[in-house]
Amino acid sequence: MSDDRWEPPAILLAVDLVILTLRDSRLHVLLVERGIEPYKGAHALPGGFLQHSQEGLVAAAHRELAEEADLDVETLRLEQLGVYDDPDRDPRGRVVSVAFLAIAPRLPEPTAGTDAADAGWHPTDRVLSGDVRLAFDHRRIVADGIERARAKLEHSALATAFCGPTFTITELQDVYEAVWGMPLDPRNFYRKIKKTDGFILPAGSARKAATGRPARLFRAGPREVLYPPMIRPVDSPNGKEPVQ
Amino acid sequence: MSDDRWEPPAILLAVDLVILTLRDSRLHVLLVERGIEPYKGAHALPGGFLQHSQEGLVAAAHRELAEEADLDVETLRLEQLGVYDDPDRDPRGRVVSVAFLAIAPRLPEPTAGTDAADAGWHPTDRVLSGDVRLAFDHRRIVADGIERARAKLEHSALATAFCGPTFTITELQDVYEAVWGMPLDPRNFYRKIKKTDGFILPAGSARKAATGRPARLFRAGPREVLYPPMIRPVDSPNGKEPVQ
DNA sequence: CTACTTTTTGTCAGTTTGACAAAAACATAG
DNA sequence: CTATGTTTTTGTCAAACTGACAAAAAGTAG
Repeated sequence: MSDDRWEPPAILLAVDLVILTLRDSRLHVLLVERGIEPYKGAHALPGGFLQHSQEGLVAAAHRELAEEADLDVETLRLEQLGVYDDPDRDPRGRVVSVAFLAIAPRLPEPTAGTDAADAGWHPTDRVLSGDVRLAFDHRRIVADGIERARAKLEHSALATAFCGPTFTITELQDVYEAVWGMPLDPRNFYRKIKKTDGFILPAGSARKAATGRPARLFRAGPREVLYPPMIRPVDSPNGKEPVQ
Repeated sequence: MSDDRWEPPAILLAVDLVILTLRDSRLHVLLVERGIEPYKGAHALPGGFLQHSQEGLVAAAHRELAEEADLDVETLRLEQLGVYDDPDRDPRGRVVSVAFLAIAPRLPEPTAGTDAADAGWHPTDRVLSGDVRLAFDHRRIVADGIERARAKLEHSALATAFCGPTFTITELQDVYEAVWGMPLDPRNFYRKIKKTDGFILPAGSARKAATGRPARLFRAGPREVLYPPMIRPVDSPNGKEPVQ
């Protein structure tokens, strides 16, 4: 590391949070309405600067979430999503932001906190389509977060994190369909899930909806890494086309 | 974001680089010997602080690599590995480091640069085993980098990045075996590779080693994302054991 | 009891996998 | 030139997995 005599550059470190949840079978992301400049009035991801030099990034993320959305997220497992460091991403100066991703079961409607004029859930497709405009490079961050969630659904038991403590296989399928944005065959899905070892555990049979055969209940199994993985059907397996 | 009246915390931003390559069928990582305190004399990843507030992280990474290891890495594609922000990771103060990962074909022996007393390739297993001690939390970063490389081998054409512009299927297999740390069946590997669409393209038949049947030559195909993926055999598919 | 809905269990052909054998294409030694 | 050794490449075969689809099971509503 190079550190002779040298002035520490004035760089601000921030965190941004992509909190995803499912509401009536659609993927939603938590957004706040900015109460201050820049981008005052625009939607943005919850987040903010580190408060003091000893504050950890994860701690800052939790603090901002509590401040801005009044969400108690002790249980939320935040996963590092990436660092966003384009020098021009924030008009106030050089702001390097570390983005975190979290997945949650149906969360309550958040209430506005101190900084943010309003906080609420927004369908991700309206964000990705540009229908809902986001401040800074937050749309990119949301896109990266969704892609990460999609990929994690293939190899980890993340999907159960979208569900409550107990759930049916159909509910689990709803998660996959919402996040992947494609329909799946219930019968093949059922078979695949049940034979993926340690993914789900029986949690007593129970009834569910008003109509149809009552579904069995399950809870998350011990397996974090899925084997075999749940491979996404090939909508477009890749950017590039098959060759030769 | 919260920014009333408030003093920007004194946080130093740094980059660290995990550069992996293959030398005689073993995975190696680039390390420098630290010329200054702290950890003077110890091995460490190349890296360092941002030079000025407008310098991009990737730019800083390339600069440090040139400075410390004299490696021309214009062609190296750096991938973000993660952020390391434990408040105690650096005795000089709060240093948040962004780690980058790069994979390269057999690189030349690097020469020591200005800051580092020495730079060279070290077998990753000697680092992971603790046989080679690293400064800061760099052993952890190396471990994360290797795990990322292992995972990427499954779903991306990364393996070809370890090879030269043209290579044989056996050479490609050597990459998988070295990174995954397990032997693979040559016949099944051959079949799998050839039917993974767009992974490799023929590049003229040619001879190779002194002995045995001459191998065909291939070059990297257009496909970045592998479909179907190259799934790792289950050595231990997961931390937790199969249940029920 | 009948109609309807949703969950769960099957079926079946095609594909992929893992383990293994054999042929092909050289180099080298005698 | 022939035999031997080595490595690459092409096969084989049973087991497992996948995708598409049918049918049974278990409820509710009328």
